[in-house]
Amino acid sequence: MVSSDLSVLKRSKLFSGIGEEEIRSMLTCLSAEKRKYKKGEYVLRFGDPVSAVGIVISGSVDVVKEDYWGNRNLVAAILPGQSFAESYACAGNVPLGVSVQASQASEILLMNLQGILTTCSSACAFHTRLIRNLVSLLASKNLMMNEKLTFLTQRSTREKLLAYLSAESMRLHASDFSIPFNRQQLADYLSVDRSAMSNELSKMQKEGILEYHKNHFLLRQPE
Amino acid sequence: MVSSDLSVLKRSKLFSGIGEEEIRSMLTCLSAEKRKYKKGEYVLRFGDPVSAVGIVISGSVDVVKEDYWGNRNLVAAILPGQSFAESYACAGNVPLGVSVQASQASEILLMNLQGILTTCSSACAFHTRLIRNLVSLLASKNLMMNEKLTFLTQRSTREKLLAYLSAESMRLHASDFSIPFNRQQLADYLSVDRSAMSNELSKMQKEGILEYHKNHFLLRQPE
DNA sequence: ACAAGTATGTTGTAAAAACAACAGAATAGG
DNA sequence: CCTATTCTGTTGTTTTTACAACATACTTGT
Repeated sequence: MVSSDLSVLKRSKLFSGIGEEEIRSMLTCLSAEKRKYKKGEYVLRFGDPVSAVGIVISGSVDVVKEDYWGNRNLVAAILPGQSFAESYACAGNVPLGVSVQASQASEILLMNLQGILTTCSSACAFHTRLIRNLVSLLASKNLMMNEKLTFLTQRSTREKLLAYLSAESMRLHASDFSIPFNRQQLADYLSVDRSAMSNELSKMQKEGILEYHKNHFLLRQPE
Repeated sequence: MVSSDLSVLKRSKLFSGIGEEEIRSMLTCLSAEKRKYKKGEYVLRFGDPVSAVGIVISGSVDVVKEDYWGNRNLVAAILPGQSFAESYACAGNVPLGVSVQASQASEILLMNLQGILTTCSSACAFHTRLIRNLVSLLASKNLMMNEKLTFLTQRSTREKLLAYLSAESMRLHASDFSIPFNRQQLADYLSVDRSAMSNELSKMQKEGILEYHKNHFLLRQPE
């Protein structure tokens, strides 16, 4: 484990707030193993029992979902410092529902979380910090997905848009606000067609429900 | 804290595998507080900073989402032994995006998780079990939501159905399998119209993509 | 300032979904 | 066994969306 590897880990969410020396000593408790993968090689395969979380040290991996008929679908691209399979590693005994494949030559650190979750070893003072980071990571993902679900369960494009804009407005405590998406990104996020969405935005503006200019929006109060 | 309260806790996911006596002693570390709420009373309000997780001891509470225009939407109904606001409590410093309201006279146990996440106190040998339960709970929710998202991001009813059925088939390692939903429940889960969904199922059966009888399905291999 | 590229809005058409209404099948309760 | 109720499938109509194609506005690099 070279020093540049540690600096990648230090910047990851999982090891956030932990010094390089502490990380180095914790890697033993985590049974950390660094492995190299060639482009296209599988890091984890669908159906595998997963007990380890992975962190990309260099290169990148794709999380891929394959359906019954063999159609492949890219779920996520994981870059250096980011982790994958945490939910499976933490849920315990849930076979992997996706595959993880190196999209280029990559170095991956696989770490066994059971070690830190099952023993309360005081050998590593930073165990608790790692646990907090892990819990925080899982909880944040949870909240993000939960929010997205509330948008996607809306039936129409209009309802999806209003649910999203309403949530942003309330989160920012303002009736006018900017969003971090352009039209195509917003359409992708809400899983609707871009032009249909643009069209719906126009209609709502004409109806006086909202106003917008580029990525700045204003929600109007009903009379 | 009476004995029947402890038996509710013992059956909860959070305290699973922990004996009543241990739970009793852990409640102190968790700064647990039992509170009573009348029907309609708020347990937590939108925007509150949340540091405690709640468990329903008796009665029930509704998790409610209110939008910019004041439309109320029931997100979940929480029954005795079930917890709420875990994700907010664990994510740290994320203001509550929902409100929690007693749907009848209820007793709620509010517990501060920071106590067990920040200190590695060996005073309670079952701390680690509680942490594992918490992590497992968050991770499982994560996987469930993630799966649901993969269905809901499909554009058409047909694609949603196929994504769902394909996932069930692969999970069960079988091309024919039963699903735990009736038609209305499946439609609700996939967020589509029931009759349109029934119609789509008929069409796919006619096209030879699949066969079904009640809640038993068979996915056909392409030639 | 210009050109090339990108982003956004608009329109018409075809496809799909929602909705409503109903018929037949399955189920539960007496 | 019969009846009431729920569940499922079917059909026609209306509304909404996806899609394609294009016009306009905005960005970016030179």
